[in-house]
Amino acid sequence: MLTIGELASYAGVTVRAVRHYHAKGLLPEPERDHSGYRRYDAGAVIELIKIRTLAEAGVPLARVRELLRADEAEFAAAVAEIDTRLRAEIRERQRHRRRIARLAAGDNLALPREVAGFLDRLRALGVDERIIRVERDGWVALAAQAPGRVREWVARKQEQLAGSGLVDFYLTLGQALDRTGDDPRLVELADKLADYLSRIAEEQGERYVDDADIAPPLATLMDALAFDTVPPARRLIELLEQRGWTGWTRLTRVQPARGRGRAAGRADAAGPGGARAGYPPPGVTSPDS
Amino acid sequence: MLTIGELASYAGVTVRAVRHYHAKGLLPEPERDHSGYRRYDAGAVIELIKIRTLAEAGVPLARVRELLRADEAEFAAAVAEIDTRLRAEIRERQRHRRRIARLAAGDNLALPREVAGFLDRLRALGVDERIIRVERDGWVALAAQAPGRVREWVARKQEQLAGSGLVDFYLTLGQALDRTGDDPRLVELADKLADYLSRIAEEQGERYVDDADIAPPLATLMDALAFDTVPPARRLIELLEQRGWTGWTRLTRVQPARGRGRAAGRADAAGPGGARAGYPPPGVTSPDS
DNA sequence: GTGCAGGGCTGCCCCTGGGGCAGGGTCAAC
DNA sequence: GTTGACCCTGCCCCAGGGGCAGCCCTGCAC
Repeated sequence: MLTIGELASYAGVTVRAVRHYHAKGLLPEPERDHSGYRRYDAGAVIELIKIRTLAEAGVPLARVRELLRADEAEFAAAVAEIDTRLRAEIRERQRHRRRIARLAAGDNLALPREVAGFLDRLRALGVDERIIRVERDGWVALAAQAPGRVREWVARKQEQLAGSGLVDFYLTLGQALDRTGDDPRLVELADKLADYLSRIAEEQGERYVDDADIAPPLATLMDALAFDTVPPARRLIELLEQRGWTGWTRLTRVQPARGRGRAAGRADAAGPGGARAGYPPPGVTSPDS
Repeated sequence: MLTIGELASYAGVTVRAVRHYHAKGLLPEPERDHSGYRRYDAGAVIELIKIRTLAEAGVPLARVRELLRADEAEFAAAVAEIDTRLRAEIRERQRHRRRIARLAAGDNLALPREVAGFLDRLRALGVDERIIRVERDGWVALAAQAPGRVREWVARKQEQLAGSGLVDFYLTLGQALDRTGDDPRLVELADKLADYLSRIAEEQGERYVDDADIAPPLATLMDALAFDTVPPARRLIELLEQRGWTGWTRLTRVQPARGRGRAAGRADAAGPGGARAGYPPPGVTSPDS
């Protein structure tokens, strides 16, 4: 008769594992001797080796129990299923490898390469670093919602950057950020921004300014991101709202509000401003879906 | 301000996961509102997306915490390490796939193919099914201890089967199993077995009969396996011992014991008999190692 | 007969990455 | 005021054991 330690060493497993298999019902509990020790017959070694063999082939213990008692056909079916699972696990890890390779290659932890390129270009053009941070965070959120469309949106943004005076917009905006609430030059800058928006809206159509069909909740989030990073933007928003533009992530024409004409909506959702002349374009999947 | 559900859906993770990340210290716990709800600012979305990005790339959560605060070099080193781990996991699963493929191909749950072939050959030669069961269990135990040598041992056994009258030995043994303790024909069979052993020992040398340097504890185990499966073998052992052979798995010459000349040793370790004329040959790794 | 080492016993907590549920509080809309 | 959707905490669960505590038991040496 064997002790648990002898059994384990014959079968090439740990004592702990043997007890575990007892607990899982894979290996029947043997008789105990007068002092409570488990005593095994030689056949237990064979059983245990079978269990080890299956376990080492990647069979989950729960299935080992079935397989030990399965007939030919059941066994074949189970093995096929386990192989399918193993293949899936391999594919998953291969996907993981590709992803971390991309992270290592410079994807700034959630930022696709194209976006990084776009941000680099803004930086090269002299756009204020705070604005770039806001842009980056916005793109991160956007990419998380609709990763498949980022490339297309970035391309469009790059195009705008090349053609439509968007650079001036960003530069003007950057200057505005350093004006305090009472600086008369802030008003001047707000005029300039409003002029720019109106001109673009006229040239390209209103949709060009607000063509990003970003789901409203996402736009709200991105507004909040911007305000948290660049608090002075709030004042700018008020000034722009008096000049006929509301929203920040998404810019929309409104009736110029003279006094305190805050639009309805929750929290910081509304209020004019304008870093992104409509974050890229279309079809963001709603975060509710 | 966002609720935990909004945060989770913006970042594309479950609420449960967000709480888990709090518990793990990956994401700082935010302020609570008057009723105890967590309230997040927009920046938390960005943080959470970073966490998700790393987690989806197969980075263990414990390392995500470090990586979020790592500089370029640390990040690269960590990524390299993670990639190494992923590759190892892939290789492990590929090994698993090969193993279960072999199981499905007929390896009788721990029996290498060569052994199965050997057993089939015994069966074809008309060897008693009980002996085949004993053989099989012995090989299972043996293969578990020294899988790399099984092929070589089987080849040797096959060779003996072809040349040295081993077949007769097995057949004689099979007949012996059905004789009860008092059957005179059992004595006759014992004589025949002893003659065979002596002849082989003379022709091939003593080592050929007991050339399996199976570690003694393993031999003991295999003896026990045999006696459990085929109890009548015990009587045969006694008769053989009177004729100068002791052991079962490993056969050794002894002084013929006339009366009750039991050899010393624990339990069922000793006692003559002889299914395997020395289980194959050499170098079994001790189960104690 | 006594001491010591090396087992064996049970039971509990730990790891990953959360899932699921219970039992209760809260919020917003109808 | 009620309903349904959220939110809270806390607990148990999955695989495959590892590790430790606290205790008992055995075998061997002296």
